[in-house]
Amino acid sequence: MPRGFFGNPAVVVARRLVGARLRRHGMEVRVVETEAYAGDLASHFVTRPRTGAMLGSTHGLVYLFRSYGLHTCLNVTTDRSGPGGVLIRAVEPLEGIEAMRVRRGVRRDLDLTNGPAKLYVALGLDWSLHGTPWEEAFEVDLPRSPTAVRAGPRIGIGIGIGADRDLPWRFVDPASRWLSRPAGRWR
DNA sequence: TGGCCGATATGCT
DNA sequence: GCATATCGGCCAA
Repeated sequence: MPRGFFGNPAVVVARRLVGARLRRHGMEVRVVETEAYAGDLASHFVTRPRTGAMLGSTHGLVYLFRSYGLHTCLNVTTDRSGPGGVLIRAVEPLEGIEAMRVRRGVRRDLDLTNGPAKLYVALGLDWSLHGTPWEEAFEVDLPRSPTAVRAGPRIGIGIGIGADRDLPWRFVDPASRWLSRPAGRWR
């Protein structure tokens, strides 16, 4: 991975991470879905100013957040010149699948990692990673050649935030079966 | 100090 | 498709 990669704007990092391989503790996964958050009205930098402050002041660190009291989602902070973060929404399991099956306890391998809180469990992550350098937590291989990526609106962000809701900042590999939701008819 | 609200997952209809 | 579990962060008072 190029040095300083996570210093790029969130949208750039999010798009390039689709197709990337992540390795950790004998497991390997392929990233198939990401979302970018910057200084927009859906970003925790705005909606959770205290805990989201990391998004403004750091890049290349693991940023975790808990939602609905139950679920934890995995992000990396980005952008050396402004607020930014990338949510890893879905990955495809490649290696270490048996360990993921044990942690998740689901019937179908398709359900192991097809959502942000699911992959957090499948990969055996924990809150000690919060705020630590991403490259200490994961070994990253970016795709050598550009992957076919499509972009559409982000998932699950609330109404009432205006046009920022429609920003096409969700990036997917439309061919993957592990998406958290199907790709729309986007470019 | 209380109430509201999530960048969700799951199981049931 | 829909209900709901469950709790920390945030802000109003």
